[in-house]
Amino acid sequence: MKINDLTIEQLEKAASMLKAISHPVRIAILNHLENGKKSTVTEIHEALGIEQSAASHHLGILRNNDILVAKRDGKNTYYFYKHDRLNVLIDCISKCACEKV
Amino acid sequence: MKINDLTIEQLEKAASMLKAISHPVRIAILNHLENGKKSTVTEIHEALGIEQSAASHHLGILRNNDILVAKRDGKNTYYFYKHDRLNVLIDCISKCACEKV
DNA sequence: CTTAGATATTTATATATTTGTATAAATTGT
DNA sequence: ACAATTTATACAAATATATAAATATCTAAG
Repeated sequence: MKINDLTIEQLEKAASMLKAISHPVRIAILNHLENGKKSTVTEIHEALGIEQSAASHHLGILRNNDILVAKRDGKNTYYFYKHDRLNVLIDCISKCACEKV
Repeated sequence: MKINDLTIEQLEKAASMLKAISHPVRIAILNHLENGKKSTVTEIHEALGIEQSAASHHLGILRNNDILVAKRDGKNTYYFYKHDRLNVLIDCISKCACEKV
């Protein structure tokens, strides 16, 4: 597979996935979920100290853009990474940010 | 270094860097510049078929967010990656996008 | 100093995102 | 069926972003 010559659709898909990630709260969520960890909306809302509706909203954005998957289990909905590859991306941007702040 | 527990400043830095990348044109620019390649504004404007002012504008966003470096050489200004690590990120999101389109 | 090529900035309009509050929907246990 | 818990959605105000066109700045050469 050639990765250097993307179609317009692929560029737009890449951009929308990245844009979904490009928010401090959502990066914090993704760090929280690294290495296959699964968490509920409430756990994230409490762990990050954000409103419940905000947690749900941000998780919805990540789910709608193929970053996370939601799986219902009784009253709870567990969210987790859709693809392991994204761990690399989150590690990468986290390291970049740590270098530069 | 711990990468899993970022400060708010680091989260915001990571988000602003990612947001800078999160645009189809800018991902195309970054793909064009992969592996240490250097290009001028005009080269990018012609290679991508976008307006000169748009090329300059997008390159400015990438430069202001520590993704690219600009180095003037006579009349030309060469742009290139600030950090090799970003190659990994661009490869990663490109592969993700190719998988899913 | 003037010109031409290369790059950057400004401006305005349209569109999108974020945030909090309130409320609705789904599920379990009584 | 009802109450309690969990999750999702709707709304509105503030803020941010995208886009294109026009213009300005910078640099080398003459």
